Amino acid sequence: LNNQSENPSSEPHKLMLKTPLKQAATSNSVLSEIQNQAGSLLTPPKLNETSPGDPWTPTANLKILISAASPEIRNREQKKRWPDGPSEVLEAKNYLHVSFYFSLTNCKSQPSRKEKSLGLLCHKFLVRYPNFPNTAENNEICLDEVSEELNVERRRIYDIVNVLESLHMVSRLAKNRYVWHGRHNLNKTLQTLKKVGEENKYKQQIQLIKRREYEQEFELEDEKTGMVTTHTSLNTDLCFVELPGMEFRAASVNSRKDKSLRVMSQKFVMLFLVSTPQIVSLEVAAKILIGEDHVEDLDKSKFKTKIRRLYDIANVLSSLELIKKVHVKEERGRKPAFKWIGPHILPYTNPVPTTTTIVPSHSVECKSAKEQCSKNLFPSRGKQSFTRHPSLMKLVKTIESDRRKIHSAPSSPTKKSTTDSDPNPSSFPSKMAQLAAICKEQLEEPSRQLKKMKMKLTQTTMQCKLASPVKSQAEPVPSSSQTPSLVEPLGVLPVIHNSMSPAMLPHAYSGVSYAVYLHPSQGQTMTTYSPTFTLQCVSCANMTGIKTSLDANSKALLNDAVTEDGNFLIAKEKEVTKNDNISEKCLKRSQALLENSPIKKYKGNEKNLEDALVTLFPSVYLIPLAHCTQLGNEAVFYSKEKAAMCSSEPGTYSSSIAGLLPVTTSEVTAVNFPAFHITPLKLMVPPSSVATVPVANGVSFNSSPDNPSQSPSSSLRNFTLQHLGLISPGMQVSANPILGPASVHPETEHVSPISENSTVPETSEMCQTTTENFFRTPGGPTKNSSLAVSSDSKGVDEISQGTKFVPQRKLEVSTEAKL
DNA sequence: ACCTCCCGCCATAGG
DNA sequence: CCTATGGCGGGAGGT
Repeated sequence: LNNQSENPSSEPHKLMLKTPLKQAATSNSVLSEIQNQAGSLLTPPKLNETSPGDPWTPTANLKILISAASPEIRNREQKKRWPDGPSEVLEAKNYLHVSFYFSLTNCKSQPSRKEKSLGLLCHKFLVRYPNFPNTAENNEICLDEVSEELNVERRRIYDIVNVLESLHMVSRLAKNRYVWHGRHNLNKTLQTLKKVGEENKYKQQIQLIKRREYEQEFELEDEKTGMVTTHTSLNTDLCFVELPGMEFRAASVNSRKDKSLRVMSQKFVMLFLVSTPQIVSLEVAAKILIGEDHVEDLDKSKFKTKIRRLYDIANVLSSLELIKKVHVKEERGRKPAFKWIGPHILPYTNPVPTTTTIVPSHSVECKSAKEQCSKNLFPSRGKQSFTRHPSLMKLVKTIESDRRKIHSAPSSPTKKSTTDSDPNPSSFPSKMAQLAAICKEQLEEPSRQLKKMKMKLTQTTMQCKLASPVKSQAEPVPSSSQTPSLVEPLGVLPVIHNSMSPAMLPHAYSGVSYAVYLHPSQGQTMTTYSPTFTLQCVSCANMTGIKTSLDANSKALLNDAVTEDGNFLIAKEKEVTKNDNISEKCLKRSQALLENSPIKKYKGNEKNLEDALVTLFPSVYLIPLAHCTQLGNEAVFYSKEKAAMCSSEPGTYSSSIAGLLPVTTSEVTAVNFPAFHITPLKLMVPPSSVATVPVANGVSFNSSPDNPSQSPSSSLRNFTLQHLGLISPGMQVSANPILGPASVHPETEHVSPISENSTVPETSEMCQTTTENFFRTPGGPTKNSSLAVSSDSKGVDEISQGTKFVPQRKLEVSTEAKL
């Protein structure tokens, strides 16, 4: 292991030579410029500390002295290094003196751990590059230089760069060389991540996890629901999400398929973007990221490692000012968590190519699209080689063409460059959607334990209340006004997304196409795409899941896709040729599966619908093709079915909810599945389904496009809920004595409703309805701190978000500082 | 005593 | 084989 720490003598210097040299060698000058902290000072300390076991730091010294560590060794070490070191260092010929000098003189100089934190390092790194670099210039980053200048080991730089890369703030050019993009792509990236996060039902996963925890706390007894219940997680194995323009540059040298840190980073960000109170606890994040259907025995070590990584990532994200640390209080005590303080992301702005010409440069676009697709298809695992599947390409093309047609229309999205967005959050909180999702989530629960029910119901109620009719659209953002984005057209119809079965992917609204990727472990992959619908067939036994999305417009494609799928079910990857006939087979097969599948069982007992769902769709991953075809998707999207499904709001994001919402049992079993059986290829949501879930409908309606205020009042919701029998009349108000009326379950998730309000951008305030007022702090508008979280020690609260309302009751979240 | 998370060993990918 | 990357987890600083 590392003997270095304990044994300064022998090994150490070996080690020392290694790193120290690199670091020491670095030029201080640059450093000083960048960081005022202590350029020169810094260096020396480093040297000191370099000696592994025996730091020259005051404390270390003390220890050393006490322990009577051999000084000669240290000196030796220093000698070795110093020669290489900076000139100033050389000056001090007497190493011993020097060492003393530093240790004594600059107490502060000693790089306390904090000073060496990745966050700080990242900050230094960021200082070197502008947020919005002139694209004309070449903003290359040489890792060597950076590490030297920042005086850190390379390894650390990789950590930073990897995260930045995950946000597409940099992209790799070649070995040792990266290009700095700054925040030009940030919004677009975040949008994409959000979308993907939604598609992955991260929100639901989070809730699932929380619920589980909760359950565990209370009763261990309830493991009942069948084994199925618990652990299956939706978790999917995502691969690195790329942006449309970025892949090119990076592509050439794309190394490791793996990119775990990158992927983790993206997932982590997704969690924020998807969760309603944009607060994510490390614990939850780790679980989700670990993702597998681990059977509750979270590998301790694995978990710990994940946490470590998350801290690393969090530090970088913090430096980017995208998140900040907070603590969420729970029964157990506080838990470390992070809150998103970055820009709000719109659901889906049509990603118009930021590239110079708007014109559909066919060739270019297509190419990019393809590229993208293929890239996305690569599972991180790498084993399955899916690489450019012909069908995919085809699909892409088709989509493209469709899109073109559609886009040509006047309504086509204006080119709003997402790139610029960074500074101001143009986004709108799509509260409605989220609320709806939450409500639904909550609703499904009821059948379960009473306890939970209670809690949940309470929450639900609250949430419902909270749900403001706000129409996200209010947003002043020019772009929005101009271009409603794809969704808009669709948005015309009242939304029914609720009706969508869980199987359906949320993304429909987004109008994004996807490639479906099954986790290798699950079985085979398949690919399909369709903005519209996704059908998932799963054999529970195998846990094999398939998602198929159907696109009315691109049937042909679908068929092809299906064809492949047909085999995939049984089989393995293969590049099957396509037969249209196969699709049918597939269908049948899927039907058969369904019949046997647990779903049926679930019908009987309404419990755990969610679980069932989860089970059904273990780990399927959809890769959005949207980027590829920036515009295209919409076209597809517009089929009637979609329209029906999608929420109407143009700018709004409401529709996104749909996917997120867990469907109630009855709904799923009764309505959705049947539908699937019938026509996989052309699935349409039966209108009736809507009726089935009144609550959901209510929610969705709220989202109605133009009128924020229209949404049903909370009372209405409650009413509805009550009628449904999901909640008892009294439930709505505080279930939780401690928290008070609004009180929510301590867990973060519960908090969410509130925070939502807080999160709302000012612009939208007008939209905010009375419900919000409810939450408002008596004091009046103030900074918005999420309920759950208290602001940083600095007390700085979100400036960035600028929410005006403070939640009345706070969940107890304390700032880290406090704690 | 737990929370953070730095450090750097060492396996891999890439060349 | 050598270098660039980066997974990983020990264990130490912080609170």
